[in-house]
Amino acid sequence: MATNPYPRTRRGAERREQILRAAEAMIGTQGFSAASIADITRHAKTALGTFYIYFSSKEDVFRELVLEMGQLTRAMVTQAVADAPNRLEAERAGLKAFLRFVAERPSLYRIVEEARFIDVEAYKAYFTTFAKAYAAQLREAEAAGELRPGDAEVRAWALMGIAKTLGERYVLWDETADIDHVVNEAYSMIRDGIAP
Amino acid sequence: MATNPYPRTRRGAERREQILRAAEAMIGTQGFSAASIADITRHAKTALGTFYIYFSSKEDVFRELVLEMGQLTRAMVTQAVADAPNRLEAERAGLKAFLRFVAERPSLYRIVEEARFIDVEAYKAYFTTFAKAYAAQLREAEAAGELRPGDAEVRAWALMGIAKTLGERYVLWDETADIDHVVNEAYSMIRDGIAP
DNA sequence: ATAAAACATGAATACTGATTCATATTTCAA
DNA sequence: TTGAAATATGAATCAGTATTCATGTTTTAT
Repeated sequence: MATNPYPRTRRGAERREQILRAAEAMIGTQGFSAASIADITRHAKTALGTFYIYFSSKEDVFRELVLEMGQLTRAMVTQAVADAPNRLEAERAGLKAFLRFVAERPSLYRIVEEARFIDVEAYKAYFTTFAKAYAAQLREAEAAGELRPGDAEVRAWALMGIAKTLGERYVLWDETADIDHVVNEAYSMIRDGIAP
Repeated sequence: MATNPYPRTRRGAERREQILRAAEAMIGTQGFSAASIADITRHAKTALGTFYIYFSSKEDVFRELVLEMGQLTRAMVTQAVADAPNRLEAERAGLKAFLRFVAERPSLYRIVEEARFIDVEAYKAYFTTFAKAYAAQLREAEAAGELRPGDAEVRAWALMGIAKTLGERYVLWDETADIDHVVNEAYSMIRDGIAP
């Protein structure tokens, strides 16, 4: 159930990584149940049994992928937002970066969403961790007078909901969508609302 | 693969409905793969084989549940929004009604979300159908001067994203959340944005 | 160089659960 | 009332695949 000890040799580390990437590709495209361990090891060019040297179960790799996605997403957004001049611009930059990320790693994105049905704890942790940091940022910005007062937590979840759904609709489903346009429209709504 | 012909007798119609409700309960709580046909028929108090008189596969009941959820959601929101004095109030009423609905039928809600991994077409149809109607409403309201001009389609998806995510966070995950507060905060953001 | 520790292999195991089917029972139109 | 059509039953079939394991091979520390 728990992750196996980390490999001691260079070869081991490489194999583990190969298998992890193969799992990302297979589970990310076919889904958790459709992707078999055999698929994964075939794609990783290793023997079936090798899988169990590095992971103790299918759920185990899956969990690791969700964790990985969490780190990647947070690092990426933090970076993308780093030099925004203010919170509103940070919102625009963050949304844009997120949509780009979904375009680059659609498999990882799908895996996080499927986590809801495979490993709820990992799923909740992913979003809750993100939401906490997000809400804290919003609170700071509000204190600095950069935002209209409001419940930072509710806002954080609402904003994550926008990003998730736009990512699914305009990135995963639609190869040809004009991402900049989508970002601008969403940003305008986030900034000023829809009231006339 | 296709749905079996509709039952010809009263008894048949009742059995079918029993099985459908049992499938909702089992799949909605345990998830698609964890819920077995045996679970479903046990819960419906019928024999295992009876399932296949009314449905041709597990995917088949699942698809029907997604369709059903689509009809229910649309009917419910339409009704809830019917006598709002203007579009902005309709937004508030729609969001509130949706969250209530999630609280009442958490299983159906979970099923729709899982459809993404079981029957993508049904999943896309659910949201696309909803989004089309939603965007049309927004366009009308904009034409009537009730909304600031903007891309109605992007707005519709963004607003659905807010509803989905708040439903998950504050209804499914949190028994004690103050729904009215959440609705008010989200509504305020939707109406006026977060800019100071 | 060499033995212990790591790692690699894939056939065999073990189990789950969807779907089928031959055999009753119930319903309903004529 | 009656027999053809519908419906009900659950044991048996059948397929898929996660996980284990006994047997090699490679790496590393000394």
